[in-house]
Amino acid sequence: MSSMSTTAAVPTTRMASDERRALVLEAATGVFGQRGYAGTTTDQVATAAGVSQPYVVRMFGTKEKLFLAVLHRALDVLMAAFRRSLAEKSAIPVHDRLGLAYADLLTDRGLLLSLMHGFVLGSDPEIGKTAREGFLEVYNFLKVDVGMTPAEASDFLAHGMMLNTLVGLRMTDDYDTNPDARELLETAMPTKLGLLRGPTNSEGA
Amino acid sequence: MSSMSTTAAVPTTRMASDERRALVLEAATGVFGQRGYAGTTTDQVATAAGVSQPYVVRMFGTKEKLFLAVLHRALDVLMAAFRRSLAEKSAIPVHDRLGLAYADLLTDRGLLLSLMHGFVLGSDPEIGKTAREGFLEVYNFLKVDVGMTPAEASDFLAHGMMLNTLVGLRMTDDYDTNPDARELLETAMPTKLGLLRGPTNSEGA
DNA sequence: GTCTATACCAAGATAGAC
DNA sequence: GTCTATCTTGGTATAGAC
Repeated sequence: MSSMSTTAAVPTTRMASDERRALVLEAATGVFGQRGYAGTTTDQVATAAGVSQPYVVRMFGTKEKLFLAVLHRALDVLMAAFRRSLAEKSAIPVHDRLGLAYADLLTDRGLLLSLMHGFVLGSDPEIGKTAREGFLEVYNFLKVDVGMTPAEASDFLAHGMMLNTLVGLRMTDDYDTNPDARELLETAMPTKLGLLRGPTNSEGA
Repeated sequence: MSSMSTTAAVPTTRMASDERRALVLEAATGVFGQRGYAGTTTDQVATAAGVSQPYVVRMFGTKEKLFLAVLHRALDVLMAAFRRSLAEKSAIPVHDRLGLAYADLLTDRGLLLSLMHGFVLGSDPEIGKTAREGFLEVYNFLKVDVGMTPAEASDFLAHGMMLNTLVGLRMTDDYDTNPDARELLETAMPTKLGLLRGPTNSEGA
């Protein structure tokens, strides 16, 4: 992604700041998504990223700053995906295109779940602020850029929260064994199921 | 609530097991709802309940068992409220009645938020199991007892997850200062807003 | 039934070498 | 840029008295 150095992808342990940073951020997204903010250890993140624990702290200052960075990145990825799919020329209605863009993001469980963990920590001064701003950013995008009415935007978001919850619940794990789970999944995420069954990103433990 | 002893509400420090248990459970619901499972300390629960930290551990065995008890209780309260409002004879359509019942529950932020924290921890063996079962119990109630179609039930749940998220985000705090927050709240929870503004239960810190 | 005291471990953060 | 070693705090759980 960055190309500040002339030597690319050298099999050395040493690499540019922003490469490592991106790497750690991705790893952190996975772990935070699975275990939540407080439930995650900087050491778990370090292990997932293949670096030492003090190093991840060193890079981001504190665990909280790391989580905030994860939230910001998740929002960026989400918004980028939405803007991209909005710009596409297609016969498919915008609303559905956005839904499909969201579906792709579900592949990386950690991304949406980290956000979800942030959303539910509104009482925390820093995290809450970031979470609220991010949520409203999406809401405004839906209204202003996409052109949805408040009611349409709200419904779209509601649907998104439902999907996040089903992923957070790992309801997909019960797909084959529980007919109710199966029915619920198939009515709530008809087009998206294929992407979610079987191992995805940010697995482990 | 229980009346096993003849002396009622005596200003003593000693009380029946199940009374204290209920008290601690309520306190725990508030704290867990605000800070999440891992983010909550047994000592915070103890303080909120006005007892000693070792005592809350003693009562429930472990912090995890305490959280599971909180989840079960929250589900019980939720289902009881739903069943009650379903049984009511009224001109208002069932769907709306259930929505209003849910609105009442929002008054106790901790209740729905504890559930939400549980929903998003599906990867945890114990918590995940309880959360999935609870979620499906509600889904089934909506279908079997209320008579909703899968799609209707799914939409109802989606709306619920949206409300939970808005509460978790503490979006109500921005109601007066942020027009977007205000608009979103008013379209997502038109009839329910009155209940949420200003201090509610499970406040503090 | 409830408390005080405390053991014990885990986790975030810092120091400093390479 | 990255590691090892370590300090320090805080949090769950236990022991045992009242």
